[in-house]
Amino acid sequence: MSRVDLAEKRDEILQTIRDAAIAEFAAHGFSGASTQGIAARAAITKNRLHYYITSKDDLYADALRYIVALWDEMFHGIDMTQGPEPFLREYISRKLHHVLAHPEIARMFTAEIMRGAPVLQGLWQPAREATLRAAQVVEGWVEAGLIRPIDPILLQMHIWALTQHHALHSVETVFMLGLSNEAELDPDRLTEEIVALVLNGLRPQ
Amino acid sequence: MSRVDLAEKRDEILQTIRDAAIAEFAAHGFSGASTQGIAARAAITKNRLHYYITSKDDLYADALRYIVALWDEMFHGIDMTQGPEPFLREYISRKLHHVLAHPEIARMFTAEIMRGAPVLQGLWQPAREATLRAAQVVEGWVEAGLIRPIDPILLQMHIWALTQHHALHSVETVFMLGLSNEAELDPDRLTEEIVALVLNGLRPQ
Amino acid sequence: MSRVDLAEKRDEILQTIRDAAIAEFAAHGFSGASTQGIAARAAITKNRLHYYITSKDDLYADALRYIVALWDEMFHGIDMTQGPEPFLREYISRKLHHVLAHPEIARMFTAEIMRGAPVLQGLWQPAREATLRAAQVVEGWVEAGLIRPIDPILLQMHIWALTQHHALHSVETVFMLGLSNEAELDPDRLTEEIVALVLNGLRPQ
Amino acid sequence: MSRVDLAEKRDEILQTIRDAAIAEFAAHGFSGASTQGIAARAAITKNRLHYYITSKDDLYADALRYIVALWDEMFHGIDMTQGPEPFLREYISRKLHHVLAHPEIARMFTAEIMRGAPVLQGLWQPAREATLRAAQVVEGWVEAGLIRPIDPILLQMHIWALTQHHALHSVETVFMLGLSNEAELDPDRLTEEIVALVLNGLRPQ
DNA sequence: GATGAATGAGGGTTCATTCAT
DNA sequence: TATGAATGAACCCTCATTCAT
Repeated sequence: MSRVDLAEKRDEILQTIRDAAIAEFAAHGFSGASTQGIAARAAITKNRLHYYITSKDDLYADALRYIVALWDEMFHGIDMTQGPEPFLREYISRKLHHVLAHPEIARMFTAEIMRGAPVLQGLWQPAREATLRAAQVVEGWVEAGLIRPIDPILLQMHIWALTQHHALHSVETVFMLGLSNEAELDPDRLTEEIVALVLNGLRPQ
Repeated sequence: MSRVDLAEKRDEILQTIRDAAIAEFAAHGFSGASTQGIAARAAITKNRLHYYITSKDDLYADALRYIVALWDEMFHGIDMTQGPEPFLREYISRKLHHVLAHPEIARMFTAEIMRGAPVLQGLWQPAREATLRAAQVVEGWVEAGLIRPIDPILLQMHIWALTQHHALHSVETVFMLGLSNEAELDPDRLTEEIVALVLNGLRPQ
Repeated sequence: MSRVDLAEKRDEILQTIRDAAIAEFAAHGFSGASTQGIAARAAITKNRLHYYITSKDDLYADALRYIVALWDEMFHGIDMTQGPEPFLREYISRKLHHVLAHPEIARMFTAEIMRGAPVLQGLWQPAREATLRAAQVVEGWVEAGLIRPIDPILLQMHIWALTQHHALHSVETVFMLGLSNEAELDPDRLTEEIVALVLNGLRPQ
Repeated sequence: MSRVDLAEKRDEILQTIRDAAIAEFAAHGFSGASTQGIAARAAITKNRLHYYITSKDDLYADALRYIVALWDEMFHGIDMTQGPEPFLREYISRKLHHVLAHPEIARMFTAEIMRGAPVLQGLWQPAREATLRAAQVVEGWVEAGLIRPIDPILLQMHIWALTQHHALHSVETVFMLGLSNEAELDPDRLTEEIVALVLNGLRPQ
């Protein structure tokens, strides 16, 4: 095999491992996840897994970094200059589509926060800055009378909560709606419901 | 010690153990939690812990049953006959106060759902029935023109999402708001924000 | 079993484990020693061993502390006021008898020093002070004309070398002398040889 | 590259590997040494190391053979016909200079003996014969009245002990003398001390 | 000649649990 | 009621080595 092919194959297996790791960490948390379980999800032996990773800790941190970068990229380039409606519609739609397609990603993220975010703490300063920048735009909307006065940071948290929820609790939603499995959760329908709730919730009185 | 005192003392220690277990399961999930860790949180030895419990699995299931009962009780007796506003205000307030006072309870619950709810599945049929009953009331409000048309089950999920979030992601909220610790999260203020968002979000157009 | 008996039994097994550990560490060094090997020497299972110790590192450090204390005690109370001859005779005799009876102790000690004494370094300040005190006595002998001028610290190192050697290299000595096993190494005869060499070596000219 | 150059390069790397191996075996013993560690000391990859060696066992045995040959060569050609003084001076000086320049060699040798000399046992018959030949010369000196009666084999052991010690325990000597590092151990000064001790120790009375 | 991939064995340690008293 | 002892399984990881290019 040529050097390029080898590198490609290596990247491929590393990707497989990361996906498997995210799924395992999402289901069992950091300490509950086993490298055995990750290997099984990646369909390789535990020995082979340990050939490719340096440690469980590193694999975990790498996966978290990957998730943070992914979400950074997911929201990249949404236009906030056209006012609240198109922005919120686009933002919520993107988040919901992503979260329903890859619920494990959201779950691992929340599991890390639930245990106190020991690893994430070193990674989310940029997220805070983005949140503060978005808050300023929201405050502009308030001043322009486009939406009613509101805490611009809590608003973001709440949108996050509404969308994240459908990844974390999808089995519950499926059960309550009487569906047969998660695949039946329609991201477009959920987007409509949440956009309507939030947009109406922000209407100036 | 009299027989009664002994029974009291036993109940006391069992309560301590359950609290410790919930905290440990919340932080590390089922497989990540260790009986050692639970014993440490309860300030007893591992040997003593195993004297009082039958197994880790049972302790886990007991704790979940306790949580389900707790939430059932928490929402007991809220008056739905006075229309949406007083109901939502009371419901959201109760949930938020409870969740900020005992975030571990919410976290353990979500952790169980995130791993597929293997234990909870056998316990939440009553919750579904309550949800369906509440949905009928909500539909009555819609028909009476008190609120705009909306999916009454998703509405409940979303209220749940908004409140639950502040238990799951409190360290994130604290970080984003620039607070110094979770104790500074004010349940009344959060109640106001969420009630306002939901009530406005439901206003008939 | 009464509490006292239990404590006794515990001390007994801890002693057995320490002896086994010293033998294993002596033969294979710290990293080469295996808890499996230690357990085998102590005639217990690896699981049982790990019930009694906290870690390999701690067991190693404990064993070293034990050795240091043992040697401190071994030389306790030798009279240096009667001049060089009785002192050297007593000192060398004690060291040789001990070292031939427990060569593993000397070997573990030397193995630790050979790898740079990472653990011992924190323990031998008292030994240095004792060495300096002894050096002053030796200098008194020189001034009194009892022995020829000599470096009093190197003298102690060399006596240490001569005696320690018979623990470290006993299999070589046995081979060179054509003996059949270590038991045939006679501590009294070795004492005579070494005392004669050193005493003559110190004679004033 | 020509065939000769290739062979040279191969010898070079084999030498590097052997040096690295001796250092690793000296510090950690046979079982404690890792091929990873040896590769690191030789500044090559573990894969490359295993390309050049057949096994850890063989590498170990080769290194020991090399050491035995080295010491054989080290003492080659010392004149024993001029009586004890020039011989002892030369012998001790050579040994000390070598041992302080390459303490790892002495350490690996002693570590092998300390674990029972399983490999060395097959290699040191020649050393025994040399020892016996030297013993005869010493006995000649005794008969000629040049030195006092003494066990000629133990004498050799003791000289060995005195010199070997400064390789094995150099960190201890450095500590006791209050030096800052091993480089400050002066082989000429140590030679003087030891030669004086031994020569005086052998003086006829 | 050299290097990435892979693997079975074993390393130290923690796990939930049972036993004995 | 309570606690020390003990154990088999599993934990993460490193080991020396072999295979395939």
